[in-house]
Amino acid sequence: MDVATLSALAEPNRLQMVELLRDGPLTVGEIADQLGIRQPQASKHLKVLNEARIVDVRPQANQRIYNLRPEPLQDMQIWIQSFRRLWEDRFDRLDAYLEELQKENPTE
Amino acid sequence: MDVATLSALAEPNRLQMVELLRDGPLTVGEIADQLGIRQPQASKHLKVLNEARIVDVRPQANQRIYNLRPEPLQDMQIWIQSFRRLWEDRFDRLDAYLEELQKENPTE
DNA sequence: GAAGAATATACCGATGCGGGAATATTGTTG
DNA sequence: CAACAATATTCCCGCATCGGTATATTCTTC
Repeated sequence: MDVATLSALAEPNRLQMVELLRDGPLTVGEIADQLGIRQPQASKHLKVLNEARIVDVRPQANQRIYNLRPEPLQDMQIWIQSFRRLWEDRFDRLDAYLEELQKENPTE
Repeated sequence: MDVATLSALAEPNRLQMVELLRDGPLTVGEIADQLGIRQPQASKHLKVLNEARIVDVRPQANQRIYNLRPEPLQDMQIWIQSFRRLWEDRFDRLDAYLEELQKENPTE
């Protein structure tokens, strides 16, 4: 899992931006409006998201249209899935069994 | 989605700790060893993870055993799933259709 | 209760991040 | 090319965070 993705998302405005963009591409101005922040901060946060490859930009006339890229979030999903057994009951018996093995034959 | 979870994970040592704990509970000393960091930093990072409710602790004799809690990661999984359509092809036609509608009847 | 092991906490210094304000850049239109 | 709109960049400041080191706390054992 890439720390860059997590730290890009670990900021309230940027997280909200990503959630806004979930419903489709938006302009810098639109994003700033919706979040109630000033344009320069919007640009700065979008720059961070862009450098983390979470969004991409395409110029259109005077404006820049930001859009979500799938890869980083998809990577997150894959990473998260490696923890599935934490919240899935059906492995309980297997867990107990493996822990039992562990005790009998410790790795170190 | 909770920013606290993301910012707790957005630090390399803490991310590694969580990955270590995926395979079972560990002691502070064990964690510090595996990551090659000093004990005080390990304790500090574990405190952050604990405050984000990503781990819990149980004392056992002289030591403290840290363990993963499912909820925050599970919440992340749920959040991530709201972006599924980003990387699932089967909505391509629907996407194109919606974008077409957008052009004909712009929101603003 | 003294000594030692495991862990937590406090303090310090360096660095980075976020917001504010001003300004630069780029594109459009008359 | 002048004026304007949309966006990016720069500079400054206050604050949080991280690592290092020292010290405190807690538990165990003799």
